[in-house]
Amino acid sequence: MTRASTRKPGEATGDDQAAVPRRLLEHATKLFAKKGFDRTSVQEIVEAAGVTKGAMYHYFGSKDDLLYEIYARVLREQTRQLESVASSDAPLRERLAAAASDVVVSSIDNLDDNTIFLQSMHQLSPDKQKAVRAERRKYHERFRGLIEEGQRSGEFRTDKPADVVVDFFFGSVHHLGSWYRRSGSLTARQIGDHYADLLLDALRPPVA
Amino acid sequence: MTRASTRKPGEATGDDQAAVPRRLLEHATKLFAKKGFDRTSVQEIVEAAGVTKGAMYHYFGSKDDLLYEIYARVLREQTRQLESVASSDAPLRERLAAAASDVVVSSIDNLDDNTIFLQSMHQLSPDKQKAVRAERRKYHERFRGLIEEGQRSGEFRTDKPADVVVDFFFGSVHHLGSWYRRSGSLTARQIGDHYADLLLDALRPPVA
DNA sequence: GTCCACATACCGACCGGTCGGTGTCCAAAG
DNA sequence: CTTTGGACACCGACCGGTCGGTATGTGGAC
Repeated sequence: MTRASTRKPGEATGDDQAAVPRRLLEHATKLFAKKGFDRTSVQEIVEAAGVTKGAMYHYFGSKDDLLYEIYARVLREQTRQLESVASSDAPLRERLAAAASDVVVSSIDNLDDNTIFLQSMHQLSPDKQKAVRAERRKYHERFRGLIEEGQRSGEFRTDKPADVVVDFFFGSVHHLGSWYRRSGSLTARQIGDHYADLLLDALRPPVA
Repeated sequence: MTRASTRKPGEATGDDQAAVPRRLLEHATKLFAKKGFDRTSVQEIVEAAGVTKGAMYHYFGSKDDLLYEIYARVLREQTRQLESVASSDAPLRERLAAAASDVVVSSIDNLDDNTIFLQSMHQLSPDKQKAVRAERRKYHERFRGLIEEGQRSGEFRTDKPADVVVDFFFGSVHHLGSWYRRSGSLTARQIGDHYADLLLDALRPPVA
């Protein structure tokens, strides 16, 4: 038996035949987002993915590892995206607007990851939590750099600390998952542009 | 023996003699905020409060009930505060600024409750979750009413839907707990005023 | 044979909730 | 004043069930 026999272990060969680690991550993400990390048992994950516990513990060291991998993937992607937008040669305001709008769109596109990030971060082991925080911090600092650039050039107000503005904005972004519904009347890009506008306009120097 | 004998059952008589339900709520709040709802066992709570499981299940129907009571208390207080500010006879911009700043200050004053709200809401039973959402919704609608009032009068921009602005702002507020530290250099009121300024300025009509 | 990629059976820890008691207080009866 | 009875506020041992993790088996590729 076993038709699709000659395949490399980490490679997809069909539809439900995708690599086991990928399937595990995928179903774990959905379940964590829906029920929360602690309320999702390893048993449920492996059943959803169509494998057994043995398979999971073959690829991942622990349930925590699964969560960590989900985080790491999202963080890498967002950081990559920000870097590419921020370092273009467009005018500052456009770069910031694009970065802001993009992070909203990608957060909506991956609402599950976003929800998990929000709710389950503190359930990671302390050292893994530290790693995530460090990565997150780098991201925020890059974003903050854009704001500070505008403050130095006089395009943005200077009476608001840049880090307060960053936390203000990303608070909004992280909370998208708690209210945005795909059935709503606004597309992800529309929300993103609204958010970017609100941020940019909040940054205009006062009493213009 | 038993010196302090004649006291009503729900009343404090001294320092560590505070009413048992109050002590339970208090320590449960701290523990839920620190370790999360699911990771805090009933045993831990009752030990911290210096009572036994029997006592807890005498006053609360379940562990869920404990969480629900914590929510309900915070919601009642915030709604009361908003109502009093919003219905004063001050100019609209002042009322909105006060409401915004106040909710930030009270969120920082009760960071634990805020953290719990953020992380553990989805762990409530569906019906209790529904009750909380309904109350929360009323709060948001009241706040949104202020923004819509300003849009009608021409004080605020009309190119941004009021509910998007509300979600934008409360995202920031709910996320205070994930970055604000009392050891930081800004007081709660300073953050509140910054946030209120950012909101009000984001609402200015464009191309002023 | 032996290595890899899983499968299966199982373990010990722990957890929310229960339930049969127990001590204290108060009010009415005697 | 004493007794009685029962409501109230707890106590804490215990239970059924679940969970993360592990140890061992197994079957195909080389």
